[in-house]
Amino acid sequence: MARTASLSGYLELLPEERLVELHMLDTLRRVFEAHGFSSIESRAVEPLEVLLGKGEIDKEVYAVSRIHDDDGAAAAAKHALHFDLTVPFARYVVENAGHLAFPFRRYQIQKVWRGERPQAGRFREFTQADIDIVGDGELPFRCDVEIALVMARALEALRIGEFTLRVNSRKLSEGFYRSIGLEDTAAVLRAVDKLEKIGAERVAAELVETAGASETQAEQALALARIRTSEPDVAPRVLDLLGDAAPDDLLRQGLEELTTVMAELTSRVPGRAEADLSIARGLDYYTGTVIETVLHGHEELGSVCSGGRYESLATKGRRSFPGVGLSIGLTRLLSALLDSGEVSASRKVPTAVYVTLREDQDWPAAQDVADQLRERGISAEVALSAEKFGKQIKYADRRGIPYVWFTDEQGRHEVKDIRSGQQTEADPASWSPAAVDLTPQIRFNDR
RNA sequence: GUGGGCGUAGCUCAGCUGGUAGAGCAUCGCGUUGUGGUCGCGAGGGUCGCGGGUUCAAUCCCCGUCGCUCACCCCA
Repeated sequence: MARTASLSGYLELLPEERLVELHMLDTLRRVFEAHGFSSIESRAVEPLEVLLGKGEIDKEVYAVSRIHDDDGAAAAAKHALHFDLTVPFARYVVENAGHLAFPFRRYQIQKVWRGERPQAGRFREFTQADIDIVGDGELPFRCDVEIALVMARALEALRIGEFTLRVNSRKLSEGFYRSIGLEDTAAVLRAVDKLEKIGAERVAAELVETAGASETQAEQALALARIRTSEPDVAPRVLDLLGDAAPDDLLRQGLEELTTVMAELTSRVPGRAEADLSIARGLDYYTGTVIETVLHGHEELGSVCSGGRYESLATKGRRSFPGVGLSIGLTRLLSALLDSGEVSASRKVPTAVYVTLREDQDWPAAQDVADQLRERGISAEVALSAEKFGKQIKYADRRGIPYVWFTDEQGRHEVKDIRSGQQTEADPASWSPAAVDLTPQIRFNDR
């Protein structure tokens, strides 16, 4: 069970839960680096104006200040904890542009903070795992494809169960709305974004009221949002909805891009992606591909991995840095998987061998045995006092330590497999545990 | 920020119309006196979230407050 500590929204894990998290972090690192992404870490704190510049999340930002400034008065906050990794990354790129080679691909796995009301799957402090590719001036569309592909691979490697990348293109949606004569595309997107939550009728009403749509236009916009298919070529279905209207350039480009992304994903990670033309994304800096990810059986979580293309991640003078990226909500994922029991660790401690003590004075000799094991990569722990063997075995058993080591008066060694009870002679210089017992294993269980 | 629900042992919870607390699990001990798990017996552990009010008497009723939780909002 993932437990909520005394402070709501700040998840703290037990050792056996942390092992699962570490395994996920290791897995992500391996996959990201296999695809050529470099790791960076940015400071936890940004100037307030850097964070508030992006609007949107203003009230969720935690400000940081000393309790008193030098005059002893309460200090006004100039800094704040970052609420995502994209904004700090943009600042980092601008600041270090001279040292980076573009296109720059980086991954970044860090805690972020948001001051919202916590709920199941929503935290005030949580870990995000981001990958982005950022270009100097321009960035090939091909990067959109690659980012989606790497994340699909990463999610597969995490073995979290079935998931679907829901892919759309802002260009497609906006181009479509314009083609049918709806100019306030932002208002349309906001309304359509609520489709799953409030239903078609109320979205249609909102389109008419706030986006200036006629009933026909509202119907067309809704029909577009209802397109959801694993068939890569969505163009015929979209164009069919236009009626007499002609597709504008933006729509044509969006169709081509979405089709390309879908075709590549379908061939390289079959069954992991579908085109979902209702995906809009709340943040307004997305300009092309947008992606959300639903974890099957955990639909209540919402998206566990989201992001997309933004044509202007950052600017420096006349230079602009377009980017494309995706972000995994690692804490959200982890907490759901731990709660459901789908993932667990085979033991609470790294220790593979517990070296018992027959007499208290045997402690140095026991450490020698442990060191011989450790030198060969076997985690070993020595008893702290020569309690009854029953107690020492029990200690190991409670922690899930698979082997217990005994040395008798003559210096003969035996090792006991605590699960079978089998005890055999062993040499500390050469004995090894079964491979699965060497380190805690991560278990993937049925729900 | 707005609204609902809930705060009793380490955990999960019971405690009737008010009479100052109990169970299961966990922990520890003993049986089994230096080779665990089962079983049996026993023990420890509580400001009943906090403050105030009503009452002879409050875990229980009332008010406030803090915390947790769910929903809205927003998002990973």
